[in-house]
Amino acid sequence: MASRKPARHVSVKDVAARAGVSFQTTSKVLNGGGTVSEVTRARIHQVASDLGYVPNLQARSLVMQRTRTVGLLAGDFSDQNLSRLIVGAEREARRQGYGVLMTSIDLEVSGTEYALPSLMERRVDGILLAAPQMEEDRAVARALDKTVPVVSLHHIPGGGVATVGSDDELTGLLATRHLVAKGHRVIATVIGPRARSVTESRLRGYRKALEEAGLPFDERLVTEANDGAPTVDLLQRVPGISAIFAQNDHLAIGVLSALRDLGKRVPQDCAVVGCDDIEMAAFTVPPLTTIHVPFYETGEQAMRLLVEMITSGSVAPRKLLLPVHLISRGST
Amino acid sequence: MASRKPARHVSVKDVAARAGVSFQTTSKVLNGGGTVSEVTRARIHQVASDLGYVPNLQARSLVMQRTRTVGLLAGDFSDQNLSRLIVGAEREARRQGYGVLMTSIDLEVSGTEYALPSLMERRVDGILLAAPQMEEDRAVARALDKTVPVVSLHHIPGGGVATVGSDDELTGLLATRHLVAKGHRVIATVIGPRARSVTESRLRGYRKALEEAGLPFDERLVTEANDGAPTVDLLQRVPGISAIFAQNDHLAIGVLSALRDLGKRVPQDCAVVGCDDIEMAAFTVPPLTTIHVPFYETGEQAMRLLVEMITSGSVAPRKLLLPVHLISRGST
DNA sequence: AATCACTAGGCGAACGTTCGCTGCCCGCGC
DNA sequence: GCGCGGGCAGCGAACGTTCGCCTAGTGATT
Repeated sequence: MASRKPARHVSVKDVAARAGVSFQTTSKVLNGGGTVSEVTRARIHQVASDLGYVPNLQARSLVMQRTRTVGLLAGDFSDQNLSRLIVGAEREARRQGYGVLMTSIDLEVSGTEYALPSLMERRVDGILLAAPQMEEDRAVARALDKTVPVVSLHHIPGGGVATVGSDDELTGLLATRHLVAKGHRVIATVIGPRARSVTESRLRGYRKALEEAGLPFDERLVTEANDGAPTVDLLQRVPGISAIFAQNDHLAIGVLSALRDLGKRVPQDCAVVGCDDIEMAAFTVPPLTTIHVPFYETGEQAMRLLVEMITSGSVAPRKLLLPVHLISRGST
Repeated sequence: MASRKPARHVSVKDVAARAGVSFQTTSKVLNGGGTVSEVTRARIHQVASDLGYVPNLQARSLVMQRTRTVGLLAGDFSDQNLSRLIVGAEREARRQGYGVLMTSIDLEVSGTEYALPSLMERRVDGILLAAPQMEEDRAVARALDKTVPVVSLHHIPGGGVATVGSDDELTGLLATRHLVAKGHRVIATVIGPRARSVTESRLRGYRKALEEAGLPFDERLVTEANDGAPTVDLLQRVPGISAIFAQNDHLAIGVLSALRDLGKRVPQDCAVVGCDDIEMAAFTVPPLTTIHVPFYETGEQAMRLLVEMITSGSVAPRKLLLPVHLISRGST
């Protein structure tokens, strides 16, 4: 039924006309600047609120040459870890008065070749990259022409981009040290895709912890997996394994279920530690010991850095690593 | 080190100057319209791509009076169900060439009084509301002055807003019917907050299914819960319960763990069915029978409706309900 | 009484577009 | 040889701002 064009927005000119001043004066008042008498100032404010004036940021951006808007280029928004990063980043942006334009790069509909221009067209002041799957994609690195500051939450080939993340090597180190401290001598690890830099870093931490403890590193104890399936192989291939370090909580859950299938008790027969501290980790049976990764804070820091780069005009690629810590639960 | 102001963007005027034509002609060419000779057309395109011209959508929006951008006003982006809705919506927006400006309303930093103006200032063409916690907040309904089309993914008091969702009554109906079909006669239900309309609807479906089967509705079989804790009470209070319908999968997981604590086997001693089909549902022990809710599709549909409202200029509040279906797994 | 220093507010330009008109030149038909 | 129409391109205005500069008053100082 009701089908009317929405009413046009009220502009400073409308306010000015009603208040009996020039629109430039109105602008001054509404931005707090200029020398305007108290009474006109009050009158203008009154009229503005009566008319429901909402400034047009587009027009403002045009003359100011900045939009106070950042682009968020992300992989899958529904990924648990990613979405926590994003929530943190968005919150910080909001605190700083920035808007966030979101685009995901899902290959099904459109890749970077669409996403990036769509942000540039809207003249974002900076870009936050949260696309783990793009780590190895040199095209992304190239596509980011350096017209705006960029901060990435994941490793970017070439290294010309500022990065904020958590200390993955420390993650591997803490997890493994914890198992060592519990007296385990044969500690296997289930890793994610080798190509991901997070995998390499956590693995480095794992080796370092073994070294510290004077334990030998055995390549056979390392299994790449997408789910928990290869765990069974692992346990049958190498005897004496009494603990497993899963490089993320999803893998850890797979490991737990594999162990249950094999009739092994956790932690008595085999201890398990995960990484990331996903929501569910506290609710597995037994509850999962894991390394807490500060996703919210990472997102916040990244956005803070981005805004800082924007306002300072600096494009120096900085790296920032946030610390992680262990959360001990029933699985170890 | 490197601290330089990023180079200014190239404009149609720059392209025009280089191509030796007026900027208006350039504009014509780049938008495909007008009568321009093949050779100048080609030259302009050439120059534009040489210079790396990227149109300025802000300036365009100013004259066109629409931004091709929609606002997404959401609760918690990291909520699993919500984030799936959002992914679907964003994808559809992208398909249609719309940008998405995201704001969450977390009370800690800023509520609606901030979020909404921030979208309006940026002159979004429409707003997608995905804030379940705002269901009862009449302030939201009021705040949405009808200057732009709005579609909500949740119930909005007052009913003046177009809504897209899934069929919650059907959800309750299918879940309960399934349990009835399995031969259960005493079926309890664990519900979420009474104030939420989804709760009411699913409960209505539950009652309807009981009625169909000629089973009595017993208020004692209904428990409100935030986690699984009250399940224990429930089972002890009412004897003979052989099945539990949990109104969402998180509750269902709580129920499973409560049953395990009581030493009851699922599904032999007590069957459980959930709702929503969260990712984890397939990985519980036993895997959870649940009602699959099409979150992605709902998000897509909502965005499609929103864009349609924008382009047609219509603000008629429509309601759209998407069907759900049961996924049978080990817990029943 | 003429100058001064302010204060209050106006004016023009610019930001990067789109759009509707106008004007030029050329070729064609009579 | 003249008028006319069509193809091609330019021009001015408008969108809603901000910003720097200018001007008209006012009261006080020489």
